[in-house]
Amino acid sequence: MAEIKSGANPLFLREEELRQGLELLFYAYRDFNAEPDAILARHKFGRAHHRVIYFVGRHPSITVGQLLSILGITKQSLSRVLRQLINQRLITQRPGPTDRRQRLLELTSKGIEMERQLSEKQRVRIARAYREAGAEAVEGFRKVLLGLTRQEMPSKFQTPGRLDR
Amino acid sequence: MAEIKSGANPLFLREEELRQGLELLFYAYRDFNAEPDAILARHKFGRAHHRVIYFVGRHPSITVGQLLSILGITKQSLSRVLRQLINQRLITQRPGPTDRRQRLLELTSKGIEMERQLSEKQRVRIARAYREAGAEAVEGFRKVLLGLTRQEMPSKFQTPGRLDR
DNA sequence: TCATATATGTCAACGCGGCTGACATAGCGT
DNA sequence: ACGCTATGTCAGCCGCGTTGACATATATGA
Repeated sequence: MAEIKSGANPLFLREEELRQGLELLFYAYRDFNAEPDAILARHKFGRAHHRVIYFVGRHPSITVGQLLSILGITKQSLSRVLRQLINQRLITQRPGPTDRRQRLLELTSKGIEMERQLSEKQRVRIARAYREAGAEAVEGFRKVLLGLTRQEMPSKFQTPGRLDR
Repeated sequence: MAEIKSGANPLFLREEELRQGLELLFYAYRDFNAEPDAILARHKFGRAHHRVIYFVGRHPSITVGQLLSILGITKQSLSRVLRQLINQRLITQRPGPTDRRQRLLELTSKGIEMERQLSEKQRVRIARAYREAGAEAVEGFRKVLLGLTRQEMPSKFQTPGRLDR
């Protein structure tokens, strides 16, 4: 019982340190999405729309299948939001040039504008955090996040599930 | 158009760098919750239960009101999962000693066991990422995440919304 | 060429976990 | 005694995941 207080117990410190990381991630993720959510709500959209807009903007001419595997959701879930985005003229489809079964997705100019609005909030936020933390911290941030991400289960058995919240 | 390729355009680099951070956060958060989700599913629970278990474990004798403000959801949403957790004997309530309107929440031993199972996966994951990245990187990770989190809107106007996904 | 496999879409039903609004009860504090 | 606060509960809505079944167009290999 001598090691209960003070920094004398490395195991305790470690545990505490890890929990802190856990929570930091939780809060950061939460706060990080608050601003876009407000914009989306005005357009009657949700985070699912945001993600689709984001990744189509990021990977123009992406196919539906590729988008599905990035998002890790079912085609039924995707098609619901995709249909809305297409109806609202934020995204267009065209058949793939070599494989005409594919639907290549693009943002329209309206879609690009929306993408910009949405991610601007987040980019500003990240930019500020980066600036304040310094280049070295940014490198560490990336390293750790990468370590959290990589080396998944055999990808056949991925747990998709809700991405927001 | 001379600056399209190469690292010659600092604005372009910056933009790219920021988007990378965005995505890293997205993927890390997603992967980070995959393992607990599987355990939760076996008990017919979801991420909402996980969060409640986590924070009650983290702050024993927390009141319902405090828990609500940490989670940033409505009492109706909380009560749904809280009731289940109490019925399943993972959490107990007792009246506050000074203010008997309060319900102080505690994990039962069964709840503690569940908490351990759930967060162990995540702690192992973080621990690995920390170890591989090194102490300095960890410091940077924390700094940046903190910067992402802090300095919110006047907290009266917080946007809660789904915390999972 | 014909059969099968792939890319995509759609219908239906279900579940989780947010939300709002309304109302109830117990206990605190003036 | 009164009003405010902490908590609970009922009812209904919505976003966005899920599974399962089935349809269509196109690609591809035997």
